[in-house]
Amino acid sequence: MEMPKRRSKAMESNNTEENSFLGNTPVEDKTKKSDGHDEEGTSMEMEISKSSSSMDITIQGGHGWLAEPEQTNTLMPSSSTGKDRALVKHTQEDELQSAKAEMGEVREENERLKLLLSRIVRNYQSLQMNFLGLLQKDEEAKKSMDPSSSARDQSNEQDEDADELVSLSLWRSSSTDQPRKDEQTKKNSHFSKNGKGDDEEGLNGAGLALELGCRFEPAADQSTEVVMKNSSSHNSCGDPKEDDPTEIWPPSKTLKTTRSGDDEVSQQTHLKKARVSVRARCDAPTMNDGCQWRKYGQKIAKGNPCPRAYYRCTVSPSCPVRKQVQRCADDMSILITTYEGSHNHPLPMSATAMASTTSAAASMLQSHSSTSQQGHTAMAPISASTNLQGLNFSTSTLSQNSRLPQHFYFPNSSISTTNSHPTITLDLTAPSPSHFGRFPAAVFSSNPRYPSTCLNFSSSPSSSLDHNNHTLQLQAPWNNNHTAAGYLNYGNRVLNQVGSAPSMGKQSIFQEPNNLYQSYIQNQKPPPPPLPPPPYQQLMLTETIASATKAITSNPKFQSALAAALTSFVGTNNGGSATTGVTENPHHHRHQSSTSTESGLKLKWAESFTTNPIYPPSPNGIGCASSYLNKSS
DNA sequence: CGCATTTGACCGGCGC
DNA sequence: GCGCCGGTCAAATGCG
Repeated sequence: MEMPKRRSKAMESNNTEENSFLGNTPVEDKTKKSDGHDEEGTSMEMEISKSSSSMDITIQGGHGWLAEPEQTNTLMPSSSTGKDRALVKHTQEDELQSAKAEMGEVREENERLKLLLSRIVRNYQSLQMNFLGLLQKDEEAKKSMDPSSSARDQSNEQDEDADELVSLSLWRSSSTDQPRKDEQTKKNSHFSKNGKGDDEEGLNGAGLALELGCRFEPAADQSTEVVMKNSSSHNSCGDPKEDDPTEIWPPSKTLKTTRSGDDEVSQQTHLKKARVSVRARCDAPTMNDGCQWRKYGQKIAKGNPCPRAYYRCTVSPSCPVRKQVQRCADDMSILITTYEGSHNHPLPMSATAMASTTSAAASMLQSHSSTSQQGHTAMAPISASTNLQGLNFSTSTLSQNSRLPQHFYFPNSSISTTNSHPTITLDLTAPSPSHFGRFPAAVFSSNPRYPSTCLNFSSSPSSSLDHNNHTLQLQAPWNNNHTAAGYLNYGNRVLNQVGSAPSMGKQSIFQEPNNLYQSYIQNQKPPPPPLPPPPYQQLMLTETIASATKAITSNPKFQSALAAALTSFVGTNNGGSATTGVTENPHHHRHQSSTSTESGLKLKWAESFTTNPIYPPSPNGIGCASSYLNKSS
């Protein structure tokens, strides 16, 4: 009885937050208006609002001009003199003239827009055709494939696969124990310094490196113009409507307690149970993945003295995503976060990295399960349609183990199917041996029949596009320390956001897995001071984008992998603050957030989305280092 | 007072 | 059928 109430409230807040996050409300409004005035009444939902906004305004002005004379006319009868009448008439004519002139301009503008629109539509259609063609092609190939030759083909596929790899990998930088010890001391000093210790603390421990790496060697015969089905910018924040087939959540329990009108949920039943477990060193109660979570339960799981906490995503009341957080029994510095489901709502920038990672991993699992048991190869492709949080990794095939133009590999990962929950575990506790273009043999200890995979968000010290080996390397603009082999280091306290920290400094923050962990953490030293973002980062960012754009345009296959990473690096969505955040130092972030708060809006979520000033001012000063996933980081 | 967390109760799945 | 276990619910609690 109480939950619905909370949910509705959460919804309100959420809506507010979404709007705030997207920061495009005004534009949308204008778009609507312009649609109404559009002579052609185009039905295409293309994003031309920015261009049309000016037109909109002009048109409205025109209406105003046209309307006034009429009013004047109605008053005319009251005028008695012919002079006045002539004067008014003259004035009216002038106004009409100017109105007509404006109308003409508007028409021209409209024509241009129509042209642009038609061009976009054409491009879209051609791309769609290519995509469908590829799908068909693969299907035919699959059908024609002789069972007896399947083995051979499989090996061939492997070779082919090797030709073209888009790898995404997420791992923790090598800054492990030593830094962690430093960080504790650091935190303490920090807290004593500003009494808040909000944004700095958490990231330290994580020191995660989130990188995007693409390697790709197009086959000669490849006509593959793999097109992202919906790679438009707005996708970066995951349009709910575009919830992809990788939606996996609906737990059995959810079905049981089906809430009104959850048709979508029921549709997703067949995809349930896929889980992505992330192991990472984190001092905080939970990993800050950029999303907003609400704790709804806690249990002592068998075989682990540390309680397992259950969280649900509260960004959207209907979001099916759950996560379980538990400390590793063997090493309490390791936080095991298990994600289930895909978000059905736009995500804050900071959450896209993890969401993309888990989504990709989940997709891989699903693809694997659906495609089955033939994954004997060391590397099997992930589902061709991997939605990285609104970014469709649409490739030429769906549910095929073969001939996928894109393959994803998860380093230090393992897959298990225990508990009827296919689970992929990403172990971020150890530095990944992989580097760009080199894909380590992934670890699949639990189940050899599953192929190794590797999700590799790698980033090199500098943005570059190697045309020889087609390796795209991106650098985080703010990553000037070149540590961790130059990988994008999300772990540096550059941004600490409250995000998922559910405890928010409340109650027993360490009551969960952390109470036991507390003693452990006390021995940790503080991490080295954060390196402020370089002043030239904006430029770097631009260059990075340029490189990425070049890569994307030169070969669409980069799109999917890049989209996720870029989304993480840059504020590609409308999150203005997030975007700004990339170029700002942590202090600016704090300022921004506080500013938004001052605006009178009660945006708790917003605060967490934009980076958080309020990172759990946990009494112990222990924040989550996991903000490494905070993209705005 | 509103909201998030806590925590015991409850439920369903699963194995024996 | 029973008990264990994982997972969820929802009233109680506590914080700001």
